[in-house]
Amino acid sequence: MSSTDKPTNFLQNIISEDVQSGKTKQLVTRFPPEPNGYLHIGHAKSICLNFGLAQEFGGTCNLRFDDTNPEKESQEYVDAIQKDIAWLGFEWNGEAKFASNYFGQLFEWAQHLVREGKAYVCELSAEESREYRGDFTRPGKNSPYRDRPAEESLDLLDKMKDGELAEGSASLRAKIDMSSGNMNLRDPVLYRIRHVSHHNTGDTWKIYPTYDFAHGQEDSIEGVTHSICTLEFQDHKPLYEWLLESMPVPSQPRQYEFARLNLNYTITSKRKLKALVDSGVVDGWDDPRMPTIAGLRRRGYTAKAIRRLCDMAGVTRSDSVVDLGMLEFAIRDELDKNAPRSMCVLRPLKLVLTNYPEDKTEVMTGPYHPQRDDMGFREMPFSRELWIEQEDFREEANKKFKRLVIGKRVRLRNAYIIEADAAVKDAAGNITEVHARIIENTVGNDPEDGIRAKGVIHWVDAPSAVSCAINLFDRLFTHESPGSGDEDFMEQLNPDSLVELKGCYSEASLAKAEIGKGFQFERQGYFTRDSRSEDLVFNQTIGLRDSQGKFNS
RNA sequence: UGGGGUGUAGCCAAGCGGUAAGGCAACGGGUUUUGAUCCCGUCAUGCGGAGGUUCGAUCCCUCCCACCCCAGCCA
Repeated sequence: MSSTDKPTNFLQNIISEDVQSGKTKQLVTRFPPEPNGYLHIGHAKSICLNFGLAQEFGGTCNLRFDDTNPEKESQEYVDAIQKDIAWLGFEWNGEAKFASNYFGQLFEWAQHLVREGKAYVCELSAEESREYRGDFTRPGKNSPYRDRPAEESLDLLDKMKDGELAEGSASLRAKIDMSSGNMNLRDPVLYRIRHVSHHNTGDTWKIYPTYDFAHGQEDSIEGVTHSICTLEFQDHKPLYEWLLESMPVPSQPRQYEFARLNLNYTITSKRKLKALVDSGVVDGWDDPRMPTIAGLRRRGYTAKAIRRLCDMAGVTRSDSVVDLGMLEFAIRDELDKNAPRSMCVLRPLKLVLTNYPEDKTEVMTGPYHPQRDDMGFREMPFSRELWIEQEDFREEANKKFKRLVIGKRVRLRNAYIIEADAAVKDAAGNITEVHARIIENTVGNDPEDGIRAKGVIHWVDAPSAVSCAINLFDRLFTHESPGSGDEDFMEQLNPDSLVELKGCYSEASLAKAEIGKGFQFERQGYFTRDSRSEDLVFNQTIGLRDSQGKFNS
């Protein structure tokens, strides 16, 4: 390996060895979301990992919905998840798969387990079985139903399936070891009764398999070779293997665990994200402040940048919290290279060029990208009245303020250098207008008198400006680790996470901005057109890096 | 407390007995009609701690410490 090669992660190493030794003929992975919410940035890591590994080793990756709990699942989520994965740039093998399509096979295997004396129907209530389970310090006690005849369990299992037994009145449990230090091995529940209709199977089932009973068997049915999940399932691995070894399954997948992606100032818990949506704190699962794939997309993040973040963060087994700055770097880096430039004034202040004829209009040209001629040039009308940014003008300022000041010069981006003369104020003393003069012959040239401008500001021609609205975003939470400790994440919301600006003015060229494209508004940041608004509304993806403390000067 | 796992810079993360990669952030400097980009430079005598083995230890051994996960008929 040369020093410039990217080091491989532990999963790549494991798979590589399995392939070389012939243990793995063809790699098969899977991404197994439960359709109980939208996908978020944390899922993106798992998606990149599973699909990425399949690509790298010439294998395949299945999309399989782990839909074993009908109460929380819905078709809306199934659809959204597929859209997001495709948008991220990945293609699953064949049709999307569903755990629910394997319910028949799973049930037969459950019967097999009972016949083998490895599972039984338990009629303890939920509360009773909690008591029987014991805790970390005390071993559990065997259920009084543990040694009932297999025939009896089989009969009860049928009744459970046929809806003859009430919810909670019975469950199918594996017969393993009630004294195990691993709580998952204390006769885990395999099937529970739920008289609820399922988004895929409707009312045909009255019982549903638990995650533990379903997952490994689904992997086996699909021929998954490497079943990659997050760290919290480490304790389930012995059970995963016990089940696979106890039933006549077609293949033996292996489970491997990695550390999930955590981002500071961000929540990656579907339960909590759903609470934000349900409470109306955000606009929906795709609110641009949400760390969901849909939210990031609406915010203007690209699939490539998200993949880049996952790549930068790496894959390990140690818990970690990635700095949000890394995600911001990923999107800025991509947009800087690819986003066409334009000008937009967020908080307008009228600028009147007193020495510029009222009836005159020139056409200025500016590059779409300062380093990429291939992107071409755009034209901007220029006339006597322009809009500039309120914060770009001060009546007086120190030398660090590199913008417009009375008596000083500044360059209008892609146009003239101007010199300010006066501020017009209303009765309350607010500045309503600035008067300035252009310095002749300074478009594309330095002034002939040698007095150069100290800075550059953006502008928009007033008569041809297009009115628009802009949404500025900040992190949703004020706390680095929302909801940690005894805190309630709902009380750590950032009140300024959304600033809605109306009456902004953009270059005319932006009127037909395409949804899904990223633009740089020079000196402001990157923006994208909102996908849900009829009017011209831009969402701020991310601001420009600001090394000089722009607002302190 | 029983079981499982993890500790390398502010944040990620390589390293697999031969003398601490890389990225993000930060900080200097240069270029610049975006306070952007770009370019150059700085940033762990140190690898959770203490012992031990060895010519040599982030890596091997022992003990200790810290943090994370598990007591759903959630996944």
